[in-house]
Amino acid sequence: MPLTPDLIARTGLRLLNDVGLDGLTMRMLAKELGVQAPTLYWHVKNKHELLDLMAGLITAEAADGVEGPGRHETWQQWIAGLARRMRDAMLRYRDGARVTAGSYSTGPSIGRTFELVLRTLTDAGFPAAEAARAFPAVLHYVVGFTIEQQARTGEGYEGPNPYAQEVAIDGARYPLTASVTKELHAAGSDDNFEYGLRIVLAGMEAVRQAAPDQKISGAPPPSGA
Amino acid sequence: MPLTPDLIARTGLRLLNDVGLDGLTMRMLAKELGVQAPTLYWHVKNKHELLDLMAGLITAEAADGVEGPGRHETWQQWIAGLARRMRDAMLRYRDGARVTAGSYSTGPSIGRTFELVLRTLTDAGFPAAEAARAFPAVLHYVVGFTIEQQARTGEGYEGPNPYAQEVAIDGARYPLTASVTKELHAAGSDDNFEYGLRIVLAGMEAVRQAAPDQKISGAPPPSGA
DNA sequence: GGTTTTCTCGAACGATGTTAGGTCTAGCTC
DNA sequence: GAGCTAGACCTAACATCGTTCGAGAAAACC
Repeated sequence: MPLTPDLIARTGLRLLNDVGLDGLTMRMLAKELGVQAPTLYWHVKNKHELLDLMAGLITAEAADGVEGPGRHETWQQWIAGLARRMRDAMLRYRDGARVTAGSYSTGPSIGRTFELVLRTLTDAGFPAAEAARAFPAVLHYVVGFTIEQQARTGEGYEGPNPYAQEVAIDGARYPLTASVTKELHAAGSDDNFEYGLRIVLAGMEAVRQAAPDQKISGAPPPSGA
Repeated sequence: MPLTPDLIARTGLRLLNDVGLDGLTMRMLAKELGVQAPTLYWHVKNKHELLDLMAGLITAEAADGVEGPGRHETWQQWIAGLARRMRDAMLRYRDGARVTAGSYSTGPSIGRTFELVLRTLTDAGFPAAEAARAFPAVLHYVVGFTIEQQARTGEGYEGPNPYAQEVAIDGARYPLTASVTKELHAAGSDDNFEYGLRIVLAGMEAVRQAAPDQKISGAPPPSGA
């Protein structure tokens, strides 16, 4: 079986579930491929580039085979499905969100899916320019949520994960916080993800109907950069 | 000046702007403090714990001195201000978002601010349980956005940042994508941040007014986990 | 003054990403 | 078929990293 950047990245993803991002080394990746470490540098420039390839694979897993909304599917339902696919793809690998976040990923299925998103949203009445800014916001929410989820449930800490510790909340000083410990404890759950997703999608709908340049105002930042 | 975990973390943050997260080593941090590397381990258990401390400082910078909404301030304006504070705090340091994301941070000002958030939102009519799930969604958006922004503008890549390259978009196959290159190029801008923020806040308002258990439906995930 | 605790250091260990230079092999040219 | 070339892989090694160990200085306490 010939060695290719794709195979290397794919093997890296598989190892991720055993050792995590911080435990993934070039040497172990090479050994898994039955090869010596320096050989990898013939196919891949950097470890950084390798991580980008892995991120591209995760994103591609989410984008692969996506088709336009079905006949009785609203754009909200369709975008929500896409967001879930993205989260599921990242959750499939330990530290998958950290790998994906802020890494450069291209690929045919990704470009195709993005075009599909724009088409769906413009069909739903969004100006293309707004769709191009709203959809990334959905992804940013998904990535942010999943990073924290994996940090909570992950084994990044030796011994007890501080997230999991029952932080004793001073009910006298922080009565409201104490009253929602149940919700805080379920922070990474599917239910919470769905709730936030509902917020973002409802927000897209609301902003679309608003006047073009209606701002939050109050304290708009200095409009530099 | 005595060495403390706080001072160490603060120095680490300062160095971040010069060398970035991947370039920050215990030895250079020690040298900056006029001390040898092993000394740090008397004050700090791990590099991981050090990064948590640094993340806590960033979050605290955002939370410090926050007060409740002013007399003529809507909850949207107030939460938006909080979100901007968080983004600004992360932007103040190179890779600040990556440091902050998914790290465990506690502290008096953070707990106090969170209680303030809950109070403000419940005063605005949100059930406490909903406020406790909606506000994290705002933060997840902010973190996700800022991670990508810093990855784009950062110097994580040697040579040309692939993000910055003008990706030639096949206008024939992807006409809509080609039509929004301007928006895509401005991906990390303040304007785009504000736009997404407006979406999330409008979504909170919309979901609050919706029936308690109205779901997006269409394809609700299996309700495990 | 002696003892204990707090803090710092030198030396070193194992492991990591990466580079330099050599070797082997498949395929092409003449 | 001989000789050359380019691709793919190897051994060896470098610089540096996070971290540990055990020895000390300094300060605090009784």
